Amino acid sequence: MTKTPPVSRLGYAILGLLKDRALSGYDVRQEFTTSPMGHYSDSPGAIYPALKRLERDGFVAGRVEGKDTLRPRRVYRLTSAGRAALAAWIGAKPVARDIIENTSDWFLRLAFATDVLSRAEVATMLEAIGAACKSYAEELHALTQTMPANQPYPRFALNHGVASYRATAAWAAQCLQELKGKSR
Amino acid sequence: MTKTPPVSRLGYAILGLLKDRALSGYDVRQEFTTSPMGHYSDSPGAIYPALKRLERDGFVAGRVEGKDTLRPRRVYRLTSAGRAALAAWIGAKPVARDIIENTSDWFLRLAFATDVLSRAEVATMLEAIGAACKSYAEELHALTQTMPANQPYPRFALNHGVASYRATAAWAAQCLQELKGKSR
DNA sequence: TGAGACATGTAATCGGTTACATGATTCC
DNA sequence: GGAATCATGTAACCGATTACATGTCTCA
Repeated sequence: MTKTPPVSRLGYAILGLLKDRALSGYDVRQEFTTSPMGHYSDSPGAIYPALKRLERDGFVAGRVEGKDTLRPRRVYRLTSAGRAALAAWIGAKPVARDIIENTSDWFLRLAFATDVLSRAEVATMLEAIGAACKSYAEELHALTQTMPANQPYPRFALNHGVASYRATAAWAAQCLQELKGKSR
Repeated sequence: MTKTPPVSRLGYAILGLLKDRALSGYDVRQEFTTSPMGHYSDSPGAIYPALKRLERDGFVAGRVEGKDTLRPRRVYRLTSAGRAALAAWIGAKPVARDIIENTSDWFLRLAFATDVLSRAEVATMLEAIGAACKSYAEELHALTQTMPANQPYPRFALNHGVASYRATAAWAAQCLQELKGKSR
Protein backbone atom coordinates (compact mmCIF):
# COMPACT_ATOMS: atom_id res chain seq x y z
CA MET A 1 0.00 0.00 0.00
CA THR A 2 1.24 3.44 -0.89
CA LYS A 3 1.52 5.66 2.11
CA THR A 4 -0.70 8.71 1.91
CA PRO A 5 0.93 12.12 2.17
CA PRO A 6 0.56 13.80 5.57
CA VAL A 7 -2.23 16.29 6.13
CA SER A 8 -1.93 19.10 8.63
CA ARG A 9 -4.55 20.03 11.21
CA LEU A 10 -5.60 22.93 9.04
CA GLY A 11 -5.73 20.52 6.12
CA TYR A 12 -8.22 18.30 7.88
CA ALA A 13 -10.29 21.28 8.88
CA ILE A 14 -10.47 22.26 5.22
CA LEU A 15 -11.30 18.73 4.10
CA GLY A 16 -14.08 18.70 6.67
CA LEU A 17 -15.53 21.92 5.34
CA LEU A 18 -15.46 20.48 1.84
CA LYS A 19 -17.20 17.32 2.99
CA ASP A 20 -20.61 18.28 1.69
CA ARG A 21 -20.10 21.32 -0.47
CA ALA A 22 -17.57 22.77 -2.85
CA LEU A 23 -15.82 25.90 -1.64
CA SER A 24 -13.34 28.43 -2.93
CA GLY A 25 -10.34 29.56 -0.94
CA TYR A 26 -12.21 32.70 -0.12
CA ASP A 27 -15.18 30.72 1.15
CA VAL A 28 -12.94 28.62 3.36
CA ARG A 29 -11.40 31.75 4.75
CA GLN A 30 -14.84 33.20 5.47
CA GLU A 31 -15.85 30.02 7.20
CA PHE A 32 -12.85 30.19 9.51
CA THR A 33 -13.23 33.85 10.33
CA THR A 34 -16.96 33.75 10.98
CA SER A 35 -17.58 30.34 12.47
CA PRO A 36 -16.53 29.61 16.04
CA MET A 37 -15.34 26.11 15.22
CA GLY A 38 -11.76 26.10 16.40
CA HIS A 39 -10.31 29.38 15.28
CA TYR A 40 -8.03 28.58 12.41
CA SER A 41 -5.98 30.92 10.38
CA ASP A 42 -8.05 33.53 8.63
CA SER A 43 -5.08 34.57 6.53
CA PRO A 44 -4.80 33.81 2.84
CA GLY A 45 -1.16 32.99 3.40
CA ALA A 46 -2.22 29.86 5.23
CA ILE A 47 -5.32 28.80 3.33
CA TYR A 48 -4.26 29.12 -0.28
CA PRO A 49 -1.02 27.18 0.21
CA ALA A 50 -2.91 24.56 2.21
CA LEU A 51 -5.41 24.12 -0.62
CA LYS A 52 -2.56 23.86 -3.08
CA ARG A 53 -0.92 21.13 -1.04
CA LEU A 54 -4.18 19.24 -0.75
CA GLU A 55 -4.63 19.47 -4.48
CA ARG A 56 -1.04 18.45 -5.17
CA ASP A 57 -1.56 15.41 -2.97
CA GLY A 58 -4.82 14.51 -4.68
CA PHE A 59 -7.19 15.13 -1.80
CA VAL A 60 -9.11 17.94 -3.45
CA ALA A 61 -9.68 19.00 -7.04
CA GLY A 62 -9.96 22.63 -8.00
CA ARG A 63 -12.00 23.83 -10.91
CA VAL A 64 -12.33 27.36 -12.15
CA GLU A 65 -15.91 28.49 -12.20
CA GLY A 66 -16.87 31.33 -14.47
CA LYS A 67 -13.76 31.32 -16.64
CA ASP A 68 -15.53 33.70 -18.98
CA THR A 69 -16.55 36.17 -16.29
CA LEU A 70 -14.28 38.83 -14.93
CA ARG A 71 -14.31 37.37 -11.46
CA PRO A 72 -13.58 33.67 -11.71
CA ARG A 73 -13.47 31.54 -8.59
CA ARG A 74 -11.35 28.47 -8.08
CA VAL A 75 -13.73 26.07 -6.43
CA TYR A 76 -12.48 22.96 -4.67
CA ARG A 77 -14.24 19.71 -4.00
CA LEU A 78 -13.15 16.50 -2.30
CA THR A 79 -11.75 13.71 -4.40
CA SER A 80 -12.43 10.14 -3.39
CA ALA A 81 -8.93 9.99 -1.93
CA GLY A 82 -9.70 13.13 0.05
CA ARG A 83 -12.93 11.67 1.33
CA ALA A 84 -11.11 8.51 2.33
CA ALA A 85 -8.35 10.42 4.11
CA LEU A 86 -10.91 12.52 5.97
CA ALA A 87 -12.91 9.47 6.98
CA ALA A 88 -9.78 7.70 8.17
CA TRP A 89 -8.83 10.70 10.27
CA ILE A 90 -12.29 11.11 11.73
CA GLY A 91 -12.49 7.43 12.51
CA ALA A 92 -9.10 7.24 14.22
CA LYS A 93 -9.05 5.14 17.37
CA PRO A 94 -9.50 7.40 20.38
CA VAL A 95 -6.44 6.83 22.55
CA ALA A 96 -6.40 8.45 25.98
CA ARG A 97 -2.98 10.00 25.54
CA ASP A 98 -3.90 11.55 22.22
CA ILE A 99 -7.21 12.82 23.55
CA ILE A 100 -5.44 14.69 26.34
CA GLU A 101 -2.66 16.04 24.15
CA ASN A 102 -4.73 17.06 21.14
CA THR A 103 -8.11 17.58 22.67
CA SER A 104 -9.35 20.06 20.10
CA ASP A 105 -8.78 17.59 17.27
CA TRP A 106 -11.45 15.38 18.72
CA PHE A 107 -14.08 18.08 18.71
CA LEU A 108 -13.22 18.74 15.11
CA ARG A 109 -13.65 15.06 14.35
CA LEU A 110 -16.99 15.06 16.09
CA ALA A 111 -18.15 18.13 14.21
CA PHE A 112 -17.44 16.34 10.94
CA ALA A 113 -18.77 12.95 11.99
CA THR A 114 -22.18 13.28 10.36
CA ASP A 115 -22.57 10.62 7.64
CA VAL A 116 -19.06 9.38 8.38
CA LEU A 117 -19.36 7.58 11.70
CA SER A 118 -22.16 5.34 12.89
CA ARG A 119 -23.98 6.28 16.06
CA ALA A 120 -22.17 3.48 17.84
CA GLU A 121 -18.82 4.82 16.71
CA VAL A 122 -19.68 8.31 17.91
CA ALA A 123 -20.74 6.84 21.22
CA THR A 124 -17.42 5.04 21.49
CA MET A 125 -15.60 8.26 20.78
CA LEU A 126 -17.58 10.17 23.36
CA GLU A 127 -17.04 7.47 25.95
CA ALA A 128 -13.31 7.49 25.31
CA ILE A 129 -13.14 11.28 25.57
CA GLY A 130 -15.13 11.24 28.78
CA ALA A 131 -13.02 8.51 30.35
CA ALA A 132 -9.72 10.07 29.34
CA CYS A 133 -10.69 13.50 30.63
CA LYS A 134 -12.12 12.21 33.85
CA SER A 135 -9.05 10.22 34.69
CA TYR A 136 -6.71 13.02 33.69
CA ALA A 137 -8.71 15.51 35.75
CA GLU A 138 -8.22 13.33 38.82
CA GLU A 139 -4.54 13.03 38.05
CA LEU A 140 -4.22 16.80 37.96
CA HIS A 141 -6.35 17.14 41.06
CA ALA A 142 -3.99 14.87 42.94
CA LEU A 143 -1.13 17.12 41.89
CA THR A 144 -2.81 20.21 43.30
CA GLN A 145 -2.81 18.57 46.72
CA THR A 146 0.96 18.47 46.74
CA MET A 147 1.40 22.13 45.88
CA PRO A 148 2.56 24.67 48.45
CA ALA A 149 -0.32 26.60 49.99
CA ASN A 150 1.58 29.87 50.10
CA GLN A 151 1.75 30.20 46.33
CA PRO A 152 -1.84 30.00 45.14
CA TYR A 153 -1.44 31.18 41.55
CA PRO A 154 0.23 28.11 40.10
CA ARG A 155 -2.38 26.06 41.92
CA PHE A 156 -5.11 28.22 40.42
CA ALA A 157 -3.73 27.55 36.98
CA LEU A 158 -3.61 23.84 37.62
CA ASN A 159 -7.11 23.96 39.06
CA HIS A 160 -8.29 25.33 35.79
CA GLY A 161 -7.05 22.19 34.14
CA VAL A 162 -8.99 20.13 36.63
CA ALA A 163 -12.17 22.14 36.13
CA SER A 164 -11.78 22.08 32.39
CA TYR A 165 -11.27 18.35 32.01
CA ARG A 166 -14.09 17.65 34.43
CA ALA A 167 -16.37 19.88 32.40
CA THR A 168 -15.42 18.02 29.24
CA ALA A 169 -16.13 14.70 30.91
CA ALA A 170 -19.54 15.95 32.01
CA TRP A 171 -20.23 17.26 28.52
CA ALA A 172 -19.37 13.88 27.02
CA ALA A 173 -21.76 12.15 29.41
CA GLN A 174 -24.53 14.54 28.48
CA CYS A 175 -23.96 14.05 24.77
CA LEU A 176 -24.09 10.30 25.26
CA GLN A 177 -27.35 10.61 27.06
CA GLU A 178 -28.85 12.67 24.28
CA LEU A 179 -27.51 10.19 21.76
CA LYS A 180 -29.18 7.29 23.51
CA GLY A 181 -32.43 9.17 23.84
CA LYS A 182 -32.57 9.39 20.07
CA SER A 183 -31.63 5.82 19.34
CA ARG A 184 -35.18 4.59 19.42
CA MET B 1 12.74 53.45 23.17
CA THR B 2 14.31 50.49 21.43
CA LYS B 3 11.78 47.89 20.54
CA THR B 4 12.42 44.59 22.25
CA PRO B 5 12.82 41.51 20.08
CA PRO B 6 9.77 39.26 19.89
CA VAL B 7 9.49 36.26 22.17
CA SER B 8 7.52 33.17 21.25
CA ARG B 9 5.04 31.41 23.49
CA LEU B 10 7.63 28.76 24.22
CA GLY B 11 10.06 31.58 24.95
CA TYR B 12 7.81 33.02 27.62
CA ALA B 13 7.22 29.60 29.10
CA ILE B 14 10.99 29.21 29.44
CA LEU B 15 11.43 32.69 30.90
CA GLY B 16 8.75 31.84 33.43
CA LEU B 17 10.53 28.65 34.45
CA LEU B 18 13.74 30.64 34.90
CA LYS B 19 11.95 33.23 37.01
CA ASP B 20 13.20 31.94 40.32
CA ARG B 21 15.89 29.44 39.52
CA ALA B 22 18.62 28.84 37.00
CA LEU B 23 18.09 25.89 34.71
CA SER B 24 19.92 24.07 31.96
CA GLY B 25 18.33 23.17 28.65
CA TYR B 26 17.98 19.66 29.92
CA ASP B 27 16.22 20.86 33.06
CA VAL B 28 13.79 22.91 31.01
CA ARG B 29 13.07 19.91 28.90
CA GLN B 30 12.44 17.80 31.98
CA GLU B 31 10.12 20.44 33.34
CA PHE B 32 8.04 20.40 30.17
CA THR B 33 7.87 16.64 29.89
CA THR B 34 7.04 15.95 33.52
CA SER B 35 4.90 18.90 34.58
CA PRO B 36 1.34 19.23 33.34
CA MET B 37 1.64 22.96 32.78
CA GLY B 38 0.72 23.38 29.16
CA HIS B 39 2.48 20.58 27.35
CA TYR B 40 5.20 22.32 25.46
CA SER B 41 7.72 20.77 23.25
CA ASP B 42 9.73 18.11 24.94
CA SER B 43 12.14 17.99 22.05
CA PRO B 44 15.65 19.36 22.22
CA GLY B 45 15.16 20.69 18.72
CA ALA B 46 12.78 23.27 20.11
CA ILE B 47 14.29 24.06 23.48
CA TYR B 48 17.95 24.54 22.68
CA PRO B 49 17.28 26.89 19.76
CA ALA B 50 14.76 28.78 21.89
CA LEU B 51 17.32 29.24 24.64
CA LYS B 52 19.87 30.39 22.09
CA ARG B 53 17.46 32.98 20.73
CA LEU B 54 16.67 34.21 24.22
CA GLU B 55 20.36 34.52 24.94
CA ARG B 56 21.07 36.23 21.61
CA ASP B 57 18.33 38.75 22.43
CA GLY B 58 19.68 39.35 25.90
CA PHE B 59 16.82 37.86 27.90
CA VAL B 60 18.82 35.07 29.48
CA ALA B 61 22.49 34.52 30.19
CA GLY B 62 24.07 31.09 29.96
CA ARG B 63 27.05 30.08 32.04
CA VAL B 64 28.85 26.79 31.91
CA GLU B 65 28.89 25.12 35.26
CA GLY B 66 31.60 22.58 35.95
CA LYS B 67 33.89 23.45 33.07
CA ASP B 68 36.51 21.23 34.67
CA THR B 69 34.26 18.22 35.04
CA LEU B 70 33.53 15.78 32.28
CA ARG B 71 29.86 16.65 32.23
CA PRO B 72 29.50 20.41 32.12
CA ARG B 73 26.05 21.96 32.07
CA ARG B 74 25.13 25.22 30.42
CA VAL B 75 22.94 26.88 33.01
CA TYR B 76 20.73 29.81 32.11
CA ARG B 77 19.41 32.57 34.31
CA LEU B 78 17.23 35.60 33.59
CA THR B 79 18.88 38.89 32.83
CA SER B 80 17.20 42.07 34.01
CA ALA B 81 15.93 42.58 30.46
CA GLY B 82 14.51 39.08 30.55
CA ARG B 83 12.84 39.72 33.84
CA ALA B 84 11.38 42.93 32.49
CA ALA B 85 10.11 41.27 29.31
CA LEU B 86 8.52 38.48 31.33
CA ALA B 87 6.88 40.95 33.71
CA ALA B 88 5.57 43.02 30.79
CA TRP B 89 4.09 39.92 29.21
CA ILE B 90 2.54 38.66 32.44
CA GLY B 91 1.12 42.09 33.16
CA ALA B 92 -0.40 42.59 29.70
CA LYS B 93 -3.86 44.11 29.76
CA PRO B 94 -6.46 41.37 29.59
CA VAL B 95 -8.51 42.10 26.49
CA ALA B 96 -11.61 39.97 25.92
CA ARG B 97 -10.72 39.10 22.34
CA ASP B 98 -7.23 38.00 23.27
CA ILE B 99 -8.50 35.98 26.22
CA ILE B 100 -10.82 34.01 23.95
CA GLU B 101 -8.29 33.53 21.18
CA ASN B 102 -5.26 32.67 23.29
CA THR B 103 -6.86 31.32 26.41
CA SER B 104 -3.98 29.12 27.44
CA ASP B 105 -1.59 32.08 27.50
CA TRP B 106 -3.54 33.53 30.36
CA PHE B 107 -3.20 30.47 32.52
CA LEU B 108 0.50 30.55 31.86
CA ARG B 109 0.61 34.18 32.95
CA LEU B 110 -1.32 33.32 36.08
CA ALA B 111 1.00 30.45 36.88
CA PHE B 112 3.95 32.83 36.74
CA ALA B 113 2.25 35.75 38.51
CA THR B 114 3.72 35.10 41.94
CA ASP B 115 5.92 38.06 42.98
CA VAL B 116 5.16 39.74 39.65
CA LEU B 117 1.57 40.90 39.97
CA SER B 118 -0.13 42.39 42.98
CA ARG B 119 -3.16 40.66 44.37
CA ALA B 120 -5.31 43.41 42.89
CA GLU B 121 -3.78 42.87 39.47
CA VAL B 122 -4.42 39.15 39.67
CA ALA B 123 -7.98 39.87 40.68
CA THR B 124 -8.37 42.14 37.67
CA MET B 125 -7.03 39.43 35.42
CA LEU B 126 -9.35 36.80 36.85
CA GLU B 127 -12.32 39.11 36.54
CA ALA B 128 -11.49 39.83 32.91
CA ILE B 129 -11.08 36.14 32.13
CA GLY B 130 -14.35 35.35 33.84
CA ALA B 131 -16.25 38.08 32.08
CA ALA B 132 -14.80 37.31 28.65
CA CYS B 133 -15.52 33.60 28.95
CA LYS B 134 -19.00 34.09 30.32
CA SER B 135 -20.02 36.41 27.54
CA TYR B 136 -18.43 34.25 24.87
CA ALA B 137 -20.13 31.16 26.27
CA GLU B 138 -23.49 32.86 25.90
CA GLU B 139 -22.60 33.93 22.38
CA LEU B 140 -21.84 30.32 21.48
CA HIS B 141 -24.93 29.13 23.26
CA ALA B 142 -27.07 31.43 21.15
CA LEU B 143 -25.50 29.91 18.06
CA THR B 144 -26.43 26.40 19.11
CA GLN B 145 -30.08 27.43 19.09
CA THR B 146 -29.91 28.18 15.38
CA MET B 147 -28.42 24.85 14.43
CA PRO B 148 -30.42 22.16 12.66
CA ALA B 149 -31.78 19.55 15.05
CA ASN B 150 -31.22 16.68 12.64
CA GLN B 151 -27.44 16.98 12.74
CA PRO B 152 -26.51 16.77 16.38
CA TYR B 153 -22.76 16.26 16.10
CA PRO B 154 -21.76 19.77 15.08
CA ARG B 155 -24.02 21.02 17.84
CA PHE B 156 -22.33 18.67 20.30
CA ALA B 157 -18.99 20.13 19.32
CA LEU B 158 -20.26 23.65 19.77
CA ASN B 159 -21.83 22.70 23.07
CA HIS B 160 -18.46 21.68 24.26
CA GLY B 161 -17.30 25.22 23.70
CA VAL B 162 -20.22 26.49 25.74
CA ALA B 163 -19.54 24.06 28.58
CA SER B 164 -15.86 24.78 28.50
CA TYR B 165 -16.10 28.56 28.64
CA ARG B 166 -18.74 28.36 31.32
CA ALA B 167 -16.49 26.14 33.37
CA THR B 168 -13.65 28.61 32.99
CA ALA B 169 -15.90 31.45 34.09
CA ALA B 170 -16.95 29.47 37.15
CA TRP B 171 -13.33 28.65 37.90
CA ALA B 172 -12.40 32.33 37.73
CA ALA B 173 -15.17 33.21 40.15
CA GLN B 174 -13.99 30.56 42.56
CA CYS B 175 -10.39 31.75 42.38
CA LEU B 176 -11.54 35.28 43.07
CA GLN B 177 -13.43 34.13 46.10
CA GLU B 178 -10.42 32.32 47.46
CA LEU B 179 -8.30 35.35 46.76
CA LYS B 180 -10.62 37.60 48.68
CA GLY B 181 -10.81 35.19 51.55
CA LYS B 182 -7.07 35.54 51.96
CA SER B 183 -6.95 39.30 51.63
CA ARG B 184 -7.69 39.99 55.27
C1' DT C 1 -16.26 58.46 -6.28
C1' DG C 2 -14.93 56.15 -2.58
C1' DA C 3 -15.54 52.42 0.78
C1' DG C 4 -15.97 47.86 1.56
C1' DA C 5 -16.71 43.30 0.17
C1' DC C 6 -15.17 39.87 -3.33
C1' DA C 7 -11.28 37.14 -4.85
C1' DT C 8 -6.58 35.25 -5.33
C1' DG C 9 -2.34 34.96 -4.63
C1' DT C 10 3.24 35.61 -3.34
C1' DA C 11 7.53 36.39 -0.43
C1' DA C 12 10.15 36.64 3.69
C1' DT C 13 10.61 34.95 7.86
C1' DC C 14 10.25 32.29 11.86
C1' DG C 15 9.71 28.66 14.89
C1' DG C 16 8.43 23.86 15.83
C1' DT C 17 8.79 18.73 14.56
C1' DT C 18 11.36 14.93 13.49
C1' DA C 19 15.26 12.66 13.18
C1' DC C 20 19.97 12.31 13.67
C1' DA C 21 24.35 12.54 16.29
C1' DT C 22 27.53 12.18 20.17
C1' DG C 23 29.38 10.91 24.43
C1' DA C 24 29.59 10.30 29.70
C1' DT C 25 27.63 8.36 33.93
C1' DT C 26 25.21 5.24 36.80
C1' DC C 27 23.24 1.17 38.13
C1' DC C 28 22.06 -3.59 37.58
C1' DG D 1 28.60 -5.37 29.50
C1' DG D 2 24.30 -3.19 28.53
C1' DA D 3 20.41 -0.22 29.50
C1' DA D 4 18.77 3.93 31.17
C1' DT D 5 19.64 8.49 32.25
C1' DC D 6 22.34 12.74 31.92
C1' DA D 7 23.47 16.32 28.66
C1' DT D 8 23.87 19.01 24.42
C1' DG D 9 23.30 19.91 20.25
C1' DT D 10 22.48 20.05 14.53
C1' DA D 11 19.97 19.63 9.97
C1' DA D 12 16.13 19.14 6.98
C1' DC D 13 11.68 20.11 6.48
C1' DC D 14 7.25 22.04 6.87
C1' DG D 15 3.68 25.01 7.71
C1' DA D 16 1.88 29.23 9.85
C1' DT D 17 2.27 34.42 10.37
C1' DT D 18 2.82 38.75 8.47
C1' DA D 19 2.94 41.75 5.04
C1' DC D 20 2.63 42.81 0.45
C1' DA D 21 0.34 42.93 -4.13
C1' DT D 22 -3.41 43.20 -7.46
C1' DG D 23 -7.74 43.96 -9.37
C1' DT D 24 -13.18 43.77 -9.60
C1' DC D 25 -17.80 44.54 -8.13
C1' DT D 26 -21.48 46.73 -5.59
C1' DC D 27 -23.74 50.12 -3.26
C1' DA D 28 -24.42 54.44 -1.00
